[in-house]
Order: sequence, then structure tokens, then C-alpha cells
Amino acid sequence: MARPADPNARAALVAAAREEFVRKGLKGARIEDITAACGLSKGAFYLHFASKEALFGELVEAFKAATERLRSERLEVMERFFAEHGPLEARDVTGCTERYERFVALQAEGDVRTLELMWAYRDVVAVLMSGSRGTEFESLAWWLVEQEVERVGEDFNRLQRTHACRPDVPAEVFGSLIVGTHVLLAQRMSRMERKPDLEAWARSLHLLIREGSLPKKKSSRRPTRARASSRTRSTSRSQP
Amino acid sequence: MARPADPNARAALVAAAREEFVRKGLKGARIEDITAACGLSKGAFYLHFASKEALFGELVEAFKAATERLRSERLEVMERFFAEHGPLEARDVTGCTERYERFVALQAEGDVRTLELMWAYRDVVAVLMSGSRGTEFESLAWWLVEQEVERVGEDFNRLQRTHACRPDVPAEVFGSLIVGTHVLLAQRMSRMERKPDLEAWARSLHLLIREGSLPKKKSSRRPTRARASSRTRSTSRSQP
DNA sequence: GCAATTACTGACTCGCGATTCAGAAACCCC
DNA sequence: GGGGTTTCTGAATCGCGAGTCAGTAATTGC
Repeated sequence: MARPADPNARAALVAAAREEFVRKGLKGARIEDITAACGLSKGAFYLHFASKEALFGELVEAFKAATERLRSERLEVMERFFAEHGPLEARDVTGCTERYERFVALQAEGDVRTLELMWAYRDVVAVLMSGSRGTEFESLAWWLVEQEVERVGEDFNRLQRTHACRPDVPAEVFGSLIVGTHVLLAQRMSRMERKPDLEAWARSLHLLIREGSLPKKKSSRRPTRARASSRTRSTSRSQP
Repeated sequence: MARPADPNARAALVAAAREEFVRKGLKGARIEDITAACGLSKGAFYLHFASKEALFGELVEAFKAATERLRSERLEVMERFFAEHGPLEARDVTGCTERYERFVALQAEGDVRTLELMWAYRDVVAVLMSGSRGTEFESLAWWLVEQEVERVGEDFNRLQRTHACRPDVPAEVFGSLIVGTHVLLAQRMSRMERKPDLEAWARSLHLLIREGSLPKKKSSRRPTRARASSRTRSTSRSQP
């Protein structure tokens, strides 16, 4: 019998495929298993997709588009900030001025959005990172990583140039730190049932990273924020 | 003709295999390509190894053994340190006492050794991380990662308990930060021709991370160290 | 009711790469 | 210089899973 199937077979296949991909990787996932999970036969798959890669390709396109949108938005936000407020100086940081607060808040918001994106596509990320060897998607993961390392590194560089950031650390090490952590967290997410408290993660990362990257002037205690525990939103981003 | 081959065919095969594995992943590497790179025929492979997995298994075993040796040595070093010097207090850190210096140096040395290990096995690490999906080695990578996250997290915890470390960051986030960075760096290494300055990397990471994890007491400038640039060895590790 | 349409089935084909194995080929020692 | 040993060759075999396609069943339109 054919009929008594899911009226929305295509969507069901996508969902089943995502699960199989996470479990087995792109190559390891077998079409028969995917269709079987929907109560369909192997052949039915080809009524909806040209191939396994085509299905994954759709997911990847969506992820790539979302990633690029977020990336350019974050770039634009930074541009606008510096256009409006001028460059951050060391005294902004040590004195914790209004604009510095603003800056930190912007970075914080951006980072949470990045983590949200990771969560939404955690399965795709996991497959791209470690389950796409030998496929057309193999290089994409590292391309995206490099791009992100660069973006973070450039933000960092900009602050270094105006002495708003310690000068004795190469930007690419800083970038690897941020991105490496995000990648590892995404891997963890792909094995989680429920969405973790991403804001808390971002907050913790910021506390660790930002304060470590303050210029070592008078090591002043900023008058400031961060006792960071129960408040829902408080922290910042990486660069400061 | 058989004879005029490399007198040490086995070693040559291992070397060629490592290259192919990095390039294509465990599954993607074809035995014919590996043997061809040594001027041998497909069949010759099976005179030296039972299978592709057996060859990789040997590499993995060596890596695992080295990793576990280093891990237990680092654990032991910490045990001994705390047995000899007692726990670190907040004032050790803010005052930058002798024992704190010692502690930092120990962690620094350990971290460099970890990076050295990564370098020596950078190909194996890269394959384990993203080229072993669907093989018997699939889970090993994350097992090792988890183990390392735990070790780092416990060191961090110990310092938190004695207030020698900020209390407002979960140890597992801290662990992910360190290990995620190491993993990303290992991936980069696997695509490098020459060995990078690992001590410089470790140094940079420490500067970023350690100072960010100081207890936020009087935010005192430690009298101290770190201008960190030309000196060959100066920094510390993660936890402090 | 029956022809056209849609949604699916599952046996079959096909290519790829691992693994086998019946021989060479080189070497060694007497 | 021949028997024995070691090392290697490459055609043949095998298994696996993607992709094909002729056929089947529910459904819809008339």
C-alpha cells in the first residue's frame, strides 16, 4: 500500500535525514535508513531529492545563508558603531565609559546570536565539522571557520590599534580561541536534548576572555557590572 | 619486479598512509593510493597490515598511550605540587608569591608539552576529529576531548574552592575554552609545513586566559612578569 | 466505473574499493 | 645453480550501498 503515508513526506525525510546525518555522518547515513524512519521505501527518496547530497545541500545552503547574514550584520553593526562614536581608546576601557558599555553590549548581543545560530543548525555544524570528509562539503566547514577567525581577529586588531586591547597577543590566536570554543560548544549541542542557557555560556566566555584582554594599564577595577549569575543579560563579547 | 623497493616498506607505508589519511580521511584514503605512493602494488599492503584500520589503529594506540602518559604525569605533577605547597589561596595569586610562580611555571610547561604532543600527532588528531566518522575510532576523539575538558575543569575547580580563581564561571565552560582552542590549533597544525612556535602560542593563550581568570579582588597589578614578547619562556597555563 | 494522476515499492544494476590468492621475481645460502 | 625464503604483483572476487525503473496501489476527475 502506498497512500497511508505522511502527507508531508518531504519534510519528514528532511527531519529523519538530519538525525541520521548526526548519527552517522553524511557518507555513513544510508538512504534506506532515512526512508525507513519515515515508513517509506528507498525509492521514495528519489521522488523528493536528487540525491543524499542534494538534501544535505539544502540544509547547508540555509545555514550558509544565515551565517553570512549574521556575519555581515555584525560587520555592519561594528562599522556603524565606530562611525558614530569614533574609535575606542584605552581610557574608554579603563574608565568604562558610556560608549564602551555600548560596545560591550553590542558584542554580547552578537555573540548570543552566533550561539543561537549554532544551536539552530547544530546538526548541520556537527556534520560539516566531522562528518563530511570526502564530500563536496568538506572544505566549507574550514572556510567558514577561517572567515570567522578573521572577523573576530579584525575586531581585535582594531582595538589593538587604538590601545583599547592588549598588544602582546596575535589576533589569530585570539580568533582561534573564540572560534575553537564555539565549535566545541556546537559539537556538544549536537548531542544535547534541550537547548542550554546560551546567554549564560556567552556570559561566562566573556568574563573569561574580555577581562583577560584588557590593556594592562592601571589594572583598574572598572566600577562596573558583572557579578554575573542570576541576571539574564549582562555580559559582553570577546574583543573588549 | 618485486625487489627494488624500499627496504623498509612497512615504515614507508605508514608514512604514506599518514599523508593520505590527512588528505582524505580514514575512509576516503584508498589502499591503492597508499601503496602506489611507495611504488608498491595493492596486494603488498596486506603483507604488512591486516587492514587499513589496523594500520591506523597502531598510530592511534601510540597517540593514545602518549596522551595518557602525559595526562597522568600532569595529574601527578599537580598532586605533588599541592602536597608539597598546600592549596593556593587568593593572596598567593594577588600577591604573586613564590609558590604561585612555581604553579604557573608548572602549568606552562605542561601546556607546551600538550601542544608538542599535538604537533607530533597532528595528522592522527585531525583524522580522529574529522575523518573517522563511521569507523571504530569515531568515539575515541570525543572521549579524549571529554577527558581533557574534565582534567582542565578539575584543576580549575580546585583553584575555585580556595578562592584562587574567579567563582562565576562553570569549570566545564573553562575546559571547553582550553580544549576547543587546542583542537582548533591542532587542525591548523595538520595543514602546516613547519612546526610553529608552540611556546609562543601557549604564552599568548595564557596571557589571555589566566589574567581573565584571576579572582577579582583588588584587581591588583601583580608586581610581575609578562611583557611577553621576546623572552622564550615566560608564561603560564590556563588555570591560574 | 474507469482513465489519468500521484505517491510509492523493491528487485535490479552498477561502480567502487577492500580483500584474496595463485603465481612471479628477487634474494640468500649452501 | 638450485632449493628455499621472502617480498611483491595484479587479476579475480566480494560486499555494500547508491541510483534506476517497471510495476502497484490509493486517489481524483469525469
